[in-house]
This record gives sequence, structure tokens and C-alpha cells, in this order.
Amino acid sequence: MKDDRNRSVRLLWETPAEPSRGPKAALSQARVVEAAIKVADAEGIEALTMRRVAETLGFTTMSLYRHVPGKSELLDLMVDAVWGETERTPKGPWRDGLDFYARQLWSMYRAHPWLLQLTNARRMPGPNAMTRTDAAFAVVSELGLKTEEMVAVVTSVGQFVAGVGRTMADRVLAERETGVSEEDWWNDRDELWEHFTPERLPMMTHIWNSGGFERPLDEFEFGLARLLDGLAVFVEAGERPPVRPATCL
Amino acid sequence: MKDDRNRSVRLLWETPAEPSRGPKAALSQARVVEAAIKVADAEGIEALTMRRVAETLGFTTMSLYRHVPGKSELLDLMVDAVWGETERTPKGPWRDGLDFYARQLWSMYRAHPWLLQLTNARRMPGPNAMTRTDAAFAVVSELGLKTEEMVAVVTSVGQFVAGVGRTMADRVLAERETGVSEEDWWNDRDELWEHFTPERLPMMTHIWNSGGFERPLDEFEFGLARLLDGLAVFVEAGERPPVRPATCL
DNA sequence: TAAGCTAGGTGTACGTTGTACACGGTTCTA
DNA sequence: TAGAACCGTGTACAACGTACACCTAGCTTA
Repeated sequence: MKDDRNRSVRLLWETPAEPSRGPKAALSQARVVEAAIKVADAEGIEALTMRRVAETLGFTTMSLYRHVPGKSELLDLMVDAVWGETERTPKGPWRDGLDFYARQLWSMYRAHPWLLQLTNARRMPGPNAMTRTDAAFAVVSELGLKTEEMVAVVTSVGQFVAGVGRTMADRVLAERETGVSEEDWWNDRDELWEHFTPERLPMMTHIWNSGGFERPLDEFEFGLARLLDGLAVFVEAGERPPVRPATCL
Repeated sequence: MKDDRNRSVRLLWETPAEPSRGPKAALSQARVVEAAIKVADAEGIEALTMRRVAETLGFTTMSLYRHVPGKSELLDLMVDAVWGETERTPKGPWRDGLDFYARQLWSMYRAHPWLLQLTNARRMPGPNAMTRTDAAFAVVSELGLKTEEMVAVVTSVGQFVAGVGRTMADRVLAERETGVSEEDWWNDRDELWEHFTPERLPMMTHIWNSGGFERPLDEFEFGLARLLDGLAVFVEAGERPPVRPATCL
């Protein structure tokens, strides 16, 4: 059973038959997942321990394992549950659609920053994630792109949001974890600025002195506008420039 | 000493005076950092334990703490050591410069994928990272941008490379860790494809059937070209569109 | 109605992590 | 020559995921 490679597929894509024997379950998979999401939302992924989840539910640690095969699978379930909260991208012009998709992802990451602390490699995709992705593909389906180009376009948006989101998430989570604000943290390390001299770091001191770091542009809004502009150049071009195929891993 | 907030500043930016008393050190900070980087390169960040580093050096675990205050500071030192291996972006046209900068980051991440498994929040920046960033700022310094726009442009490139890199890194590291190739892993989970039906996931099945997933475009090359196109629209515009300031965290 | 299988929840235990702390030996300074 | 400063070692602790053995509740079958 342990080495059943398809166990996680069934876990996410199928609803198991209820057992006919045995005592009524006081706990359920849904409640475990829900509690785990709450813990992760409130305290970040490193606070998400089986002991902590069990504690918030008022059960013992090991009772969780009756409803969830292990922590890894619990994470899979948490991720897909969170995807389920997002809206599917509606049909419409490609640029509006990708903008909508990006903002959906963004709000998902803002609500659940711990998503970005997780690896995506080797994580079983669930039905909610897949239907959302499918809807995003649909908005670029009538541009006459090759299918691999459609994949590249949608992926680039997803990757962009994840990239910006990660920076945001790291900041928020560090703040909550340590109880120290970003600003206070840097102020505590005041000796750093003594090393920022015009000879060593001419541009950084110039930007610093003219306040470029203090009034940053919104990374999400700036980057999304630039990316969509760049995609527009590609999408609306008569003949599209070739892209080298993937070089290697 | 423990609550000296500037300790990590000095650790990265200053070279400590050698001690005059006591036995000759058989170990050194540089050797610890070097060994740690080797371990992380070869086995990923989760294999990077103090015990493992000490073992490869032939010392006890606790001996490391004579040369490095703790694991967190060791990571700071590792990161900046790796930045030291990259070339500074040379002066030149902005697009060539950003392309160069992106490729430098990309090769750094390819050589040391574990960089992308680390949080960047609350990590003390070292002199190597700062001089590289400074050089990147320099290539956009003569475009007549406001300084906060310069920051946004360079940051967007950095964020893009990190985003794409993370996907790459997760894949590579998972492969090395488990000894199972990406392809084998998905083949082992063959029941997943049974749930990809045209009714549920019309676009994904269509893309799948026409081979769009099997011949993916290079995410790095595709995304970089699009991003630079988008930045060109911004940079070369007579009047630049306003960007909402950062909304909040 | 009785026997027995199955599933839910508990408690204990193990190996792994970072690192605090106490200790003993080495080499310079006073 | 005494002592301070420093290097490397060994032990110990709390927190982690989870294997395993156990008891009990409740349906299914005889």
C-alpha cells in the first residue's frame, strides 16, 4: 500500500467509499485539511506540524493518520482545496483573460502565502488546480498559436505571479514569524549602510539618496503590465519569432 | 553577543582580525563555507546539515560553530560566496545589459539550485551580491527613468529569472533526491490521465493530444524575450504610463 | 443473538535536526 | 610562569514525522 504510486492520484481525484464497519469517525479528512490550512494561514508552513494540527482539532497527533496518509499528501490536499476557492477565468479577450488569471493567482497567494513556500515539483495536481489552468488556456485558444506556444504564454503568467508572490510571501511570513517588521529589522542592522559608499556602490547610493528605494513601484502591477505588453508583441506579430527549444533541465 | 543585530553585517562585510592567542585553527570559515556549498550543490539544501558538513571536513559537528555563528549565518556566507563567482554586468545598451544580467543569474541558479530554495527575506546581503546588483542598475541609468522605475525594471528581471529558476531547481533537486526521473515519476502515476477527459478539461486534453506538453518551449528563453519586449515598450515610450504605488504587503 | 472483522483514536518510541553547555588541550601575552 | 584566549570534542535537549502495538466501537455474518 505504501508503494502504491497511484495512491495520491486517487486521494485527490476520487472520493472514497465510506466504510461500513467500525466506529463513527469523529474526525474527517476535510476537517484535517481545513484545520491545516488555518494553521498554515496563521503561522506559516514551518509551524504546520502534525502535532500542531492535531492540537487545534483537539485530537492526538496520530489520529490524523487515520484520515490522511502522511504530511506530503496533506499538503497536496491543502493546495487543491485552496485552488477550489478561486474563480475560473471567464472567456473573453486574451489580455483581459490573462490579467484576470494573474489577479486570481495573486489573491490566492495573498490569502495563503504558504503556497509559495512549497515545492511544485512532484506535487500531484488536483482537479481544482487543473480546471483553473484549463480555463486559462481557453482564453488564448483563438489566437492561432501553436499549442506549445499557448502553454508557454500561460505558464509565463503563472510563473511571474509566483515569482513576485514569493517575495511578498517571504516578507509577510518573516514578519509574522519574528514579530519584527521589515523596517525595524533593517533599522536594527544600521551598520550595513556604512558600507554603501559611492565608490563601492555608486548606483545604489544614488538611488538611495534620491529616494528610489523608499517609494517602490508595485512589483505586481509593474511587472504584469510589462509582461502583458511583451506577450502582446508576440501574440499580435504577423510571424512569431522562433524560440529555442528547451536546452536541458 | 547573541543579540547583536549587526553581527551578521560584520560577518559579511568585514574581515575579522586574526586571533593572537590560542592554538592554530585547523579549520577556517572559508573551508566551512566551501564544504557547505559543495554539499548543497551535490545533495540539495535539505541535505545541508551541520553534521553533514562537519563529516565531509572530517571534524565534529560542534567544531563548525567556532568559525560560523550558526546555520543561518552560514547560509548568508554561502549565498554571497556564490554571487562572487558571477561576472558584473558590463556597461552597454540597456537591453544587452539586462540580457547579460539575466543570463548571469540563470547560470548562477543552474550551478547552485539550492539558492532558490532559500528565503530572501531577512537575509543579509553581502558585498558580492550588492556590487552585481549595482552594475545591473548602471545599465539602465541613462534612460531618463526615475530611480524607482530603474529599481522596478531591474527587479522585474531578477524576479523573472528567480521564478523560472525555481521551477527548474525544484525539478533537478527532486530528481537527485529521489533518484527517479521526472518522466518515470509521472509514468508511475498513470491513473492520473484517466481523469483528463475532454468534458472536464477540454483545453488540456486538446493540448495534450497535439503534443503541446511534450515539446515545451524553453521557459527561460521565451519568458526573457517577452519580458524584455515589454520593458522596451515601457522604456522607449515618450511618456511612461503611471504605475500604482505598492498597495500593501 | 453471538462471533468476528474492520476502522478510529491513543500512547510510546525512534531517528534526525540545530545548537547550548561543559570540558580539556594549545598557544600566545603579561 | 601564570593565565587568558581560543580550538575542537562530547553530551544533552526539544521538536519533527511517523512506525507500531493497543483498545474499543459498531457493522456484518453465522
